Amino acid sequence: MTTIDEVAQLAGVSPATVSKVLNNRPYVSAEKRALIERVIAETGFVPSQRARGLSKRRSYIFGMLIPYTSNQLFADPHLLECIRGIEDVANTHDYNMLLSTARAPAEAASACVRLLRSDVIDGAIVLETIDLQPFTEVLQQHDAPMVAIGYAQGTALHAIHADDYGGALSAMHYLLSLGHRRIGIVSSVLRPFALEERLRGVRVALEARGLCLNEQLIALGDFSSISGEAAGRALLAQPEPPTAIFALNDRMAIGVMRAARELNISIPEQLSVIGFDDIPTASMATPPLTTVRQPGFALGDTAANVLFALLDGSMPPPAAVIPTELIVRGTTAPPLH
Amino acid sequence: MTTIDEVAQLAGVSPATVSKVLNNRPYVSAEKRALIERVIAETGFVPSQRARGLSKRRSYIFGMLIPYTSNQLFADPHLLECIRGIEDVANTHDYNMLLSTARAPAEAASACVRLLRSDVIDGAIVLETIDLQPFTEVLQQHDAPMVAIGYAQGTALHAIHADDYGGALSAMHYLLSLGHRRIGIVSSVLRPFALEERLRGVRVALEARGLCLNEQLIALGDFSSISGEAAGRALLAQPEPPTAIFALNDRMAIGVMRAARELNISIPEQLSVIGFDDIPTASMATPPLTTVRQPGFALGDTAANVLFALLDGSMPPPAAVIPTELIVRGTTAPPLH
DNA sequence: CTGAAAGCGCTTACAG
DNA sequence: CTGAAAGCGCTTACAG
Repeated sequence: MTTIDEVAQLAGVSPATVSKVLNNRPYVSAEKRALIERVIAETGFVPSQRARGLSKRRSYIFGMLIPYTSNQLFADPHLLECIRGIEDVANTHDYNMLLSTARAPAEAASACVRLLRSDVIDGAIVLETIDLQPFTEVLQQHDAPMVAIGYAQGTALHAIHADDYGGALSAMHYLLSLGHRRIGIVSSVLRPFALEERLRGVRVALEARGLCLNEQLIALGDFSSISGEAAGRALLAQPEPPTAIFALNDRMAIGVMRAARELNISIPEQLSVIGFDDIPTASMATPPLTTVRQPGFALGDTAANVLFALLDGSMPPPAAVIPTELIVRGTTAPPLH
Repeated sequence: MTTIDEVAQLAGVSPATVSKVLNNRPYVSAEKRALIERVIAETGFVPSQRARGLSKRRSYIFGMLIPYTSNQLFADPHLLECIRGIEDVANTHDYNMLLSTARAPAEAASACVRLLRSDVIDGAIVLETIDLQPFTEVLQQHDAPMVAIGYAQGTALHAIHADDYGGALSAMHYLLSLGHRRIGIVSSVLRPFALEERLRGVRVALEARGLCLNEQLIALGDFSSISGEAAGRALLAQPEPPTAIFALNDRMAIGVMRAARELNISIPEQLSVIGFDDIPTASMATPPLTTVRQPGFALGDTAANVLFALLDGSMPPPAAVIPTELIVRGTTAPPLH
């Protein structure tokens, strides 16, 4: 491996001068700069990050922390988009991503502390799959730049999340404007904060019409399509079944569609269905699923930008909300009368 | 942040001695060792990896390279298991995992070169989503430890893969032993080498019975369940439909099951179905899917062990094959006569 | 504009 | 068993 000293020797200059062109700083004569650049190109020299990091007190690596208590969440195609968004920004900043997938939140937090203390990472993005409370201590001990993708309630983490509330609100507004009044909701037993927000959107939309959320019309799943199918069957088996079902994620919505098909209930004529997320499968379903799009890429992109702002010492806004969007496709129509 | 010098000062010894206990090496008196250990515990000192790496010429980080040309593959729950297997071993060796997800294989390879040259990683595990050819050059330039999860045909990479051939063979043996003779195959347009191997298993099993692979009974999908559904419909709509269908991955097998249900063909009475992978959804389907289990965790675990063997300078076996296993569940039965 | 020197925080022979 | 010294490969003031 070529070192900066070798490059300096070949170019007949001091390593300090080479360092200047490496970090493109001024005060280097045009000729020397050109010469050095040629030598660098010829030798294919790339500065050693660990040596560089030792003097700059940076590792140029950040951690991506994913406490994967639930495989379900990791299986979400949404996450991939999010990671892509993060990576894109990271590349721009010449940063690399360390992946750490601890089991429990406490483990994740202590792993994070180790990574920070041992200078392996300069900061971290934490995916809120569950409780982020343990990370509060991490932040107190180290004032390391950290941002959460999620709500990060009760922590001092910078939080980035999608507009779950607004998305649910517009989905319900749409169903109500189509004329639906008996709207079934497929919620979940596990209630991450994002889900609470979606439920809040549901309630507010109903209240705006003087309606309230009928407990009878709520069925519980676990985010999987199988559980959505069971929930759909339960809702549709009622004496007075809903004319529309809003499933709080796409996989469950797809399960609802399967339940309807088995019961020979046609969509959207006899039943409207709306999901949440806009996973790739949503647009490929028959009929294509009307859903609330959650922009995974934008989430990752924004989170990464906040992280790098913190790393640069600038102070980003404390919380960012990424807009969601209702995508009307083929599973929604006015109710039969 | 505490440094080794501070610890040394507090313990009244030289940094060299602290270094010895840090790397638990001999020639330190019991009392000094105890004293130093106490100081370390009190201060919560953790040695800086970048400083350590600078003298040891190691980063204690390896790359996990995922050229994600196809989202489909990344969406595979299988991959998560694999990563878990890798991480488990990495933790044991005090190594961390850098995640790099380039778009094209050539990009992935050049990203890998940069990471290697800049001392960011000591080696890498490459996921074979597509062509690994570009990595051959990487290996030639740097003799860095690299292992591929896949077949890595025509490269010098150490390759780890599941026994796709054997798995397909046993699935077909099983169907044939049940008495099936018209067996439909759901293959794919895209044909990674793993799929070729599964097809080879299919052919060999048939030939052993004096049968051959009837082109009429092959339908093509793209690994998704939607495509499996279409493929299933196509196969079952034939004048003389198959009595069993072997889908070359689970998601397509689940699609086949949906197609059968819509056509009112009961499983396993009128149609047997076998998948490949054993993703979580497989056992939750109704009826639960008979499939060939591909042990993701073992794949990751083995790949990581090979990588660390290479890093330690020992020479691991050039290729490892992870056994697959036929899991008989509820979708297979003898054909009606 | 240029370079000598010190320093980042460890480890590794080498004397003692 | 113990520690002084040099070195890993960069960067950063500081003189010139």
